[in-house]
Amino acid sequence: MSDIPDLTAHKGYLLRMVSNAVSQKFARDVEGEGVTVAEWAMLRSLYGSDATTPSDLVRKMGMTKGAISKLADRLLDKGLIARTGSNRGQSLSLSPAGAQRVPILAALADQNDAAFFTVLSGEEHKQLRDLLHGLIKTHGLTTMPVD
Amino acid sequence: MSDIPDLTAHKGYLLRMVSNAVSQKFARDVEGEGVTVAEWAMLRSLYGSDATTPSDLVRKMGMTKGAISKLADRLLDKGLIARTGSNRGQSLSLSPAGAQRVPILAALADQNDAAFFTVLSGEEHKQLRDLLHGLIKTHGLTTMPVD
DNA sequence: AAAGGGTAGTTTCCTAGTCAACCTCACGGA
DNA sequence: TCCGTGAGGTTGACTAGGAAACTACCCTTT
Repeated sequence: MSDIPDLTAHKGYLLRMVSNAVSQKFARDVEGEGVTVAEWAMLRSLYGSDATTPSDLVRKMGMTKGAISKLADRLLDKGLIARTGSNRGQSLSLSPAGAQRVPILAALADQNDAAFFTVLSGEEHKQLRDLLHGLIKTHGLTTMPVD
Repeated sequence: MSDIPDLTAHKGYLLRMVSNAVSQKFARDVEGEGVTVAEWAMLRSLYGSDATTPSDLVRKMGMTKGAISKLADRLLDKGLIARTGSNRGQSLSLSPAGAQRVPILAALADQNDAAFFTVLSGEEHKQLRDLLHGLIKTHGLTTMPVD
């Protein structure tokens, strides 16, 4: 019988393991602020640029338009964003409450990131970033598929 | 207003981006073999060790027992695993068909991994692996939470 | 002006998870 | 011995996202 190498030999597997750990930890953190990771990503995308259309978000966030539509609904319910103009040519923007929340969440994201990668030396930080940037560039990745 | 750094400055974000790309590509590959990534992970976990209990898989795979239960049902339907003993002290094992499929899927996983990381030099491969292993060790990660 | 096509968004249905309630049974103690 | 506890497993309600059908509207073309 052919030998099946240890599953953990796959870098894809290792990557997924680490990536999921970071994300899950972050998910718990932002949960305390009453938002999900996807919601945070949308808020973050809306920050700093007024008049963003749903289809912009589809491109930026790498989710389907159906998902974006529903996500926007949820944030609307929570009062964190505003929707102006109906159906065609509509645009989404942060509500005051949303705009207030972004810096808090951003700080959480920073902390989370810092805490997780704190064990790396300065050199290692650079290595990791370079490696990831390299892979992103080679494969032409531009979005963050939520999954 | 405080400056919110670029979202992409977070390593957690970069990691997620790369990790998702690898996983999605792999998901498409294994789909051709009629299994999902989670199903493959379970098959792989069953390979080489007979008499694995569902709760073992809960630990190994980092999913809830509910998810494991349903996942096992699906694989059972597909005839890829067998379930012996009912309810308490039950054990799961690969069916002949399942055992046959594992090496094929493992080959796909190898190919996928190789293709994705082919741009890295030998030295970079080592760097990446070391960095990931370091993070895994520091944070005591043992499972692959599916999400 | 009317028709038709294409694009933006919504909705519906499906899948694969979580969570929590529940069932079942092994076993330890009175 | 028999009961109670709690661990192992299943189930049902719920959630988030994808796929595809559907809707609405603008813009072209005639």
